[in-house]
Amino acid sequence: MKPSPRDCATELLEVVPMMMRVIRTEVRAHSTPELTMPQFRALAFLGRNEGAMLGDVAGFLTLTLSAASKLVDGLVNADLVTRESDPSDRRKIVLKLTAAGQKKYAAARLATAEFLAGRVAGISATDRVRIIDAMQILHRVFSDEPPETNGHLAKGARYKLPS
Amino acid sequence: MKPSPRDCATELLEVVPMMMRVIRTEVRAHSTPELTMPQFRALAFLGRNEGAMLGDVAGFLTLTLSAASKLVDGLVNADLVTRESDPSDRRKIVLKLTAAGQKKYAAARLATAEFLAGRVAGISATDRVRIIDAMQILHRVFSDEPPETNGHLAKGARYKLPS
DNA sequence: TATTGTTATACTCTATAACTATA
DNA sequence: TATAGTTATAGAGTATAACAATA
Repeated sequence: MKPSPRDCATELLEVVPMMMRVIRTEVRAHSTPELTMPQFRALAFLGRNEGAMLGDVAGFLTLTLSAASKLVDGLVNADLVTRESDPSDRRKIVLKLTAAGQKKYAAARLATAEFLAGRVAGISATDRVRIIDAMQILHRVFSDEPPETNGHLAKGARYKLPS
Repeated sequence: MKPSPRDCATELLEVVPMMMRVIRTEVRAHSTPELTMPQFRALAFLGRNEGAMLGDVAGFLTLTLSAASKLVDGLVNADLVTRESDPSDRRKIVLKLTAAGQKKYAAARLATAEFLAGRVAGISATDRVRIIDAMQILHRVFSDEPPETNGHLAKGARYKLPS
């Protein structure tokens, strides 16, 4: 039988938060001191977009500039990120991962991915295909139009989104 | 080609947090005063499991008892939930939605589901089937064994999980 | 004046540790 | 002693409003 958009929405509303809990717990468990999800995602973004400005991070994470500023404060204090003002426009902030930031992100990501892989290792390859297909559909459906880049990325470039 | 468990994990790690941001934003946008996701999920749980005890909520949300206690504090203060001690074992706390709690949850849920439905209304019915199938697989993969009920639910019952 | 960030303030989220009350 | 919750404390997440600096 044909599922309505509402059926689909209902499933998402129930399952996504549950998965998120598991992922968050794992990310925290596999990093010391613990990375929160916003921190983890900010590091991922900066790893893909070296030299992004603060507003880029805020856009990616759907945060206010204020919230993003505080988030970056914490990352800078933990020596995971550097924050410098752009000489060509001193209102702008240039953000980069430190070596420690790259290492910490990679380690947390690897450990968490391995945990998740363990969870899906028990299902059939067919089911894994189903999950991957659905994630790719959802990725398109949920990602807003990528906002214009106005940071230090290559001119005209957009954010580098995974895969 | 055959996707590895790791491929699957990588997709999940990227897409789930992004979806979660969207869902959270919508839940907040469609409730006044705003419901946070933990509050929203606690109300959903109590709607399905009237008379659950605090530990049940903590288990469902993967929170410590302490965190759950504070969460419920807020819901009680907002008159969304009642909290009473169980006469048969006064260590235990019996939680129930108030009429306002039911109403507020239902309204936020409806509005959010409609938003999500709008997002998936643009894709094909086939793709919606793919999403629903994947969510059901993921629901099984990610839900831990349902913990024993020790609250006020029917004897021997387990938590009522959606669908 | 418009843009980019920061600071002040005020919540909630979440954990650990120490505690109370009950069984 | 073991179980169910609460309180104290602390750092992070997040928003709005007010501000500073730069263009």
